[in-house]
Order: sequence, then structure tokens, then C-alpha cells
Amino acid sequence: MERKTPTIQDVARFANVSTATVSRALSSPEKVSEGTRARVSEAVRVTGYTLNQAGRSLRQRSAKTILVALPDIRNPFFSSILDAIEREAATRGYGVLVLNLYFGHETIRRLQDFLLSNRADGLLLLDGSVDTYLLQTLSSQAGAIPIVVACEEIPNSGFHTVLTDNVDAAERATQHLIDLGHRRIGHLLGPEHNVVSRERFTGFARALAAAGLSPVPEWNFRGNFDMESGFSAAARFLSMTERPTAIFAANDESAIGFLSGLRQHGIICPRDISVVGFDDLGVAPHYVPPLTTMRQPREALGRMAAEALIDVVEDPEALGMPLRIVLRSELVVRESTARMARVDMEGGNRSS
Amino acid sequence: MERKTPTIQDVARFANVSTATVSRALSSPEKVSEGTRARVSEAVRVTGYTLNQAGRSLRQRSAKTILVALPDIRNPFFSSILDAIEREAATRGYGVLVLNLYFGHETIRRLQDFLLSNRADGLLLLDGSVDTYLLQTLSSQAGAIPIVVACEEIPNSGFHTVLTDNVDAAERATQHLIDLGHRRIGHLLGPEHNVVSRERFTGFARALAAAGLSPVPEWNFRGNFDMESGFSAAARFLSMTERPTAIFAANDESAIGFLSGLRQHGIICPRDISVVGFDDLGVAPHYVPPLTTMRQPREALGRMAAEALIDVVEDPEALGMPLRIVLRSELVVRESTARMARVDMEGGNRSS
DNA sequence: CGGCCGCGTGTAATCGATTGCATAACTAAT
DNA sequence: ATTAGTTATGCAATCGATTACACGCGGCCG
Repeated sequence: MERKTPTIQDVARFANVSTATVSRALSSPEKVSEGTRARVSEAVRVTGYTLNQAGRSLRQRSAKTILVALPDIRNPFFSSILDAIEREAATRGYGVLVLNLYFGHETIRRLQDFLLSNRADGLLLLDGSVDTYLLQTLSSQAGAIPIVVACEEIPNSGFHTVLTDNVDAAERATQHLIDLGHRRIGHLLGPEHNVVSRERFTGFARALAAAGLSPVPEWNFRGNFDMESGFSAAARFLSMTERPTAIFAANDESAIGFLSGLRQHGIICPRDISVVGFDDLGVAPHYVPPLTTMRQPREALGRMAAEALIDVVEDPEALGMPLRIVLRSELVVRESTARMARVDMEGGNRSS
Repeated sequence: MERKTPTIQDVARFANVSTATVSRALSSPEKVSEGTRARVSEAVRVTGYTLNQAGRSLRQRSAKTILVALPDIRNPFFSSILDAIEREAATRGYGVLVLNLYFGHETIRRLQDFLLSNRADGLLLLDGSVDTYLLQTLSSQAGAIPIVVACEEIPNSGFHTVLTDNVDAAERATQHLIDLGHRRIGHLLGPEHNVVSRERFTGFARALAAAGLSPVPEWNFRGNFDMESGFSAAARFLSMTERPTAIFAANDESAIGFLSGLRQHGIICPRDISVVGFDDLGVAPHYVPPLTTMRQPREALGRMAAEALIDVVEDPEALGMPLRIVLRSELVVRESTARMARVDMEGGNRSS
């Protein structure tokens, strides 16, 4: 009863072969004769043998594990990407380690440790705001740890990258508002130093410019990708006398917070204001009103990033040049955006 | 340039000591003289040494990693628990492997492999519907893999468990509706074979019974914890002539789907119906109307579960009896529930 | 018939860190 | 001065799997 977990030795003894043969029978069956193979299988069955990954890792210097580092697991946007990554990794026989990214050296050190200690074979980074220098070191050293950056771009880093067309998508989202007749259009921004956030602002500005509209700085509301920041932005919106008739929000969460804040003061979407979001969260179609939003192909993004990373892990030469995949987002029109009704000159809104 | 990652040997050579001393200097510094310790530190710094976890795992038969198995990472309820788990694990120096649980033997085998192959030292299970027999085998064998079940209870399993007071919380949620004067109360169920879902139903029924109300089977709407199922339930609700005036939904997501479905047909909450949800998702305070809901202490749950698991991993005797922690949920009253207005006898609702 | 090839298998080294045991150098006690 | 005890360190075995190399055997070719 007090037996330890069986090792390859036990299997070998039972099948009357050497451990080398057992190993071969299990990982390259074509190298052993049919009879031996059968005896080994049987022995595995009887002894209840399972591989000890630590032993294999040590010898092969690979852990069959990838490390996913992300800024916030709780964010449904990231968690659904993580989900896709896990699925892809699972089908290729890899485990997935997750790491929350906070600020400070502590985190970076942890990240480094995971990679350098052979616990993970590669890094899938879902955040562009990590110390680039350190990462470069990691990936260019002799150890050459494969890195794929997803969601956010680290400019000039030379890392493989999988992302969505943020600038273009933001431009199209804004264009949608313009097409509906809006001329007074504001933007609910993402975090100040966030790459994605900037790209979306760029797209927004570009659409305005293309339509010959001049940007109004007061209509750029500081935000933070979360509901609270959208809620606060609503307060600022309400305090203004010259208000926009439409808002492009950097993501759905802030859009929801914003709408929620407005509604408390009787400003109703889409009657009084049109709002387009970004991400197409699960709740978007069920919000009140259902949200018009840019849908990012989250599953595809996660899957492709994982694919790419594992490809490189298994064959560092696999991808020649640094890979750069850009996935197209799709505008989903629902009810939070509506055609401008009447004259545009009166900026005020009455409460219901 | 073509150097491999430095090993403990390199450090030893540089510091002019044996590998044994280096090992001790790093993991039990008190066993080494001060001078040597300094030389080793210096050597570590110069060589850029980092531990190879595979080597250590092999020798110590522990991976400093826990495995978290959950039914759906995308679900914000689970992802925020996962977040708390990761934080706790990080502070104790453990890595976190995640595993999506699907159905079928494939998944179970994977789970088993992870544990038996020494890739993880313990299992944190966020789902009660896994084959109990298999788990029992895992945890009672000589290997004795520590298991903690969180969120859901596996009755009579003898596993350590951390969960919330589902039955009681559901009873209190329902009681809240009763307190508001509702007498015709329905329930939007969770998945049929789900433990949590059943517990919440039990609490619901208990509250009804305590108030002397007789349950109406047609008012139990089949659901699935997701928005779509809530949305479909709304269709059934609308087709009924005798409708409840209040609904206790098994979770916020289904509550939102339900409300969204009703709203499309002009049934407005809380004017025409009161709804109480469960979980207090991030969107709950910003929904229209803001959702009354039972808030589960998700962070605490994740943290305590991780704590307990790591305690057991590090000292199998740490917890004597199977641990059972029950955390109390808290009713958050917002605007989706309102006092019954007039006579209760006319069940119909008019659209606006 | 001799040499070569290829297949299937075994032997033993190896991956990197930890740790039981041995040893040496001191200190303290008798 | 001898012995016992303590502290710091080294030696070498060990964890479990993989794999380079060697070997034996049978078949085939010249």
C-alpha cells in the first residue's frame, strides 16, 4: 500500500526490457518491435505508470509549458483570450502558467524567474507596457526564450506579434457615428500610457480629420478602461454646457459606466446621445440599450498567438522574420447609436 | 556568446566551493558561514545564475506549482477567483497552472496527468461535477495529492472545501423579495446537474415555505447560468398568462439575459417585475436598472482556498480534519427590486 | 564466404539540484 | 591533554527520463 508512484524502471522490470526501450516504446514507437511495444503497453497498464515530467524536463530542457502574463485576469477581455490560449495549448500538449502583471520589479523578477528556471518554454505577453529592455535581454540571450506579444504592440521590439487593427477599427467606429449624421463627437479615452488606448485615439482623430471635423479637446474624456472611470467621465460630461451628441468609448466597460452615469441624470441613450464601444463583451447585446461596438476576434487572437508561440518553441527557426498578424475587428451595430434627429446647433439635452 | 544558462556548478567553481555549499547558501543560508555566503552571492550575481526548477523538482519531488481546474475561465465569476488564487500563490512562491474542464475522459486524463506527472503539487478544483471516484483515487493513493474544492461542494468526498453559503444566501435573497411584499415569486434556475444551482433552488424553496407560500412549478424557469438562457427564459415568461411579480435568478448573468429579453417586450424592471441576482458581477451596479444581488466574497474565497491548499501541500498534516470553510454572502440592494405596488390579484402586465 | 547494412536492444552517461554521510577544524568540558 | 560536541564544508548518491554509442543478429550483395 505504501508504494511510490511507479517509474520507468518499474515498467522496464515488468516488461523485461531496459528503461531505454520503455522510453522509446512510449515516445517513438516506430523504433521498437511490435511485440516489445505490446509488452511495454501492458506493463504500463499494470503498473499504472505515468511520466514524471520533472525528469523529462531536466533531460530535454523543455517544460511543455507556456507562461501567459497578463495585466488583469478578471477583465473578461483577457480572460476570454486566456481561454482560447489554454484550449490551443491543451491540444498541443502544453500546460499554461498564468502570471498577473503588477507594477514594480517584483513582478518582473518573477516573470524572469519562471522563464529562466525552465518552468516555461516561452512567454505569451498580453501587455505592451512591460520593460522592453528586460524582455529583449531574455529573448536575445543564448537561452533565447521565445516571446510572442499579443493584443498590444511593442514598437520596434522585433517580437512576434498578434493583434487587432486598433487604429483602423477605431476609425471605422467613429466613421459609423459620422455616417449617422453626428458632427459633435467625443472620445472616452483609455489609460494614458497604454498603447492600445493611444491607437484607438489615433483612429478616432483620423476619422474626424477625414470628415473635416475639428477635434474639441474638452470632449476627450479621461478614462481607464473600467466602468468606474466611465462613470466619472459622465459627471464631467454633465457639467458641460457644450456637449457632444455622440461618444466613441475606448472599450465597452467604460462605455457602460459612462451610460450608467448619464442615465442617473436622465440622459438616455440613444435618444440623447449615441455611444459606440469596443470589444463586444458578453453583456453588450443585453445591455440597455444593446451596445453598438467593435467586436475583436478574441478567440482567434488567443488561438493564433498560442499557435505561433508553440511553433517557435518547437522550432526556433519556424518563423523567419518576426511575425506580425493583424486581425480585423468587426462593427456590430445595435441600438446605442442612432441617426442624428434634428438640428445640431442646440447642444443641450433635457432630462426626461 | 554561445554560453548555456549557468548552473549551480558554474557558481560553485566561481566561488571556490562545492555545489553542496552553493545549494545550502541559497536555500538554508543559516547553515553556511557568513564569508562563504557572501562569496556565493557574489558568484550568483556575476554568473547570472538562476535555479533550474526541473532539477529541483526531480530531486525534491515538488513542483512549487498548483493546478487550478475550472469549468470556464471566461466567466467573470471564476476569473476573479482565479485572480485571487494567483495572487496568493505568488506571495507564497507558487506558480499557477490553469486547466479548462470540458466533459469527457480526455479532460480527466489531462488532469490526472498533470498531477501524477509531478507538474503540480496540488489541485484546486472550482467545479463539483468532476468524477468523484477518480479524484478520491488521486487523493487517497500513496502519492496522496492534496485537493481543495472551492465554490462547489462534493458531498461526502472528504475533501477540504471552501465555499459560500449558497442555500442560506438564496434564502435571504428570496426573503428580500418577500419582504418587499411579493407573493408570486419565480426562480430562474441554474444548470440542472449543478450542485450550486441546486443549493440555490433549495434556499429559494425554503424561503417560500417559511413564508407559507406554495411553489408554482411553472415559475421555475430552466436556465444555465448564462445570458442566453436567461434571454430564452424571458420568452417563456412572456407566453404565460399567470406571471410572477418577482424572480430570484440563480446568477447575475442569467438575470441580465432575462431582463434584456423582457425589456424587448416592454416589461420594465422594477416597474413590472422585481429581479434579484447572484454574484454581484462588475456590471451589476451599472446595469439598467442596477441589479439587486447577493455578493459572494470572491476574492476571499480564492485566497482562502489557495492558502488552504498550499498549507496542505507543504505539510500534509497541517489541517487535521477535512477543512470546511463557509463564507457569508451579502445582499446588495439596488434598483432591480421594488416594493409591490398595488393589488396582487391581477397577474398581467401591460407593455408601456 | 566475407563484409556491410539496418534493425532492435541494452549500457551507461547525462540533465541540475539536493542531501545523507563523512570529515575537518574548533570550542568546551573534564 | 583527551574527549565530546559543534560548525562548516565536501563527496558522492540520488531523483526519473532520455539518448549517444555499442553490440548482436539476420539478410543481402558481390
